[in-house]
Amino acid sequence: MEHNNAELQQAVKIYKALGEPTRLKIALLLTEERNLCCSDIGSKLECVAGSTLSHHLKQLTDSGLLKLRKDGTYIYYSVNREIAQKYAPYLLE
Amino acid sequence: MEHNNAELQQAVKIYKALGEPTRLKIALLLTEERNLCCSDIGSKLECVAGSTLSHHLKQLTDSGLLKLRKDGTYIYYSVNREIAQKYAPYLLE
DNA sequence: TTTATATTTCTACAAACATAGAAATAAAAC
DNA sequence: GTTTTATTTCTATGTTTGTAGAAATATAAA
Repeated sequence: MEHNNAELQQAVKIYKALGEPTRLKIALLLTEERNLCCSDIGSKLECVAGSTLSHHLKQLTDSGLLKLRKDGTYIYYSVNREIAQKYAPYLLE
Repeated sequence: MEHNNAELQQAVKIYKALGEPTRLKIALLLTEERNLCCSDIGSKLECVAGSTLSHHLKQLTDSGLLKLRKDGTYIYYSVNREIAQKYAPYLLE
């Protein structure tokens, strides 16, 4: 009922991020298994170039759906479960 | 965990449908108010051509997120609340 | 049967997007 | 310091998408 414009824009970002097969797979992967880095994900989802993966991870992160933790050269990604619960609990099933 | 391929494809369709501002507004509108027809929606969301609206409603319907009921020349749309609950409870808030 | 209304399909086009190779950046290992 | 590994940014390209006008379809009203 009280969906203000800012919230609506975030919702669009989140759903746009999830509305693409590769990104949805990434989100599901990161729901099952926390703290995967870019190259971990790359080896689980075969046939995706690193640059493409980076691009997708950026979109997912910018939407607020993913959290990240840097450790040296690595960046570990996890799903923000509060956001997932609110917008896409399907991920958590 | 047990997200088979068919379910994953439906999820992509639903999220793709919601990941666009006009369509998300339509979905929110139809969650608040049931049984609106194409032209009702058109008058609430100004500046959208009928053909564009039809295009968006088709995508939302094809994803399974909207139900429709035909009555003469009119087609009344509503949100499928089970689907919304599962994939995007944000709509129902 | 003609006219009006509701919706869809056809057509076209500019904008956005997914993709990946190459170059750049950054940090660790040697 | 050099090399290796992880990730991002740049660049380019083919594809998909949102948009709306015009024509088509379908039903209701006059």
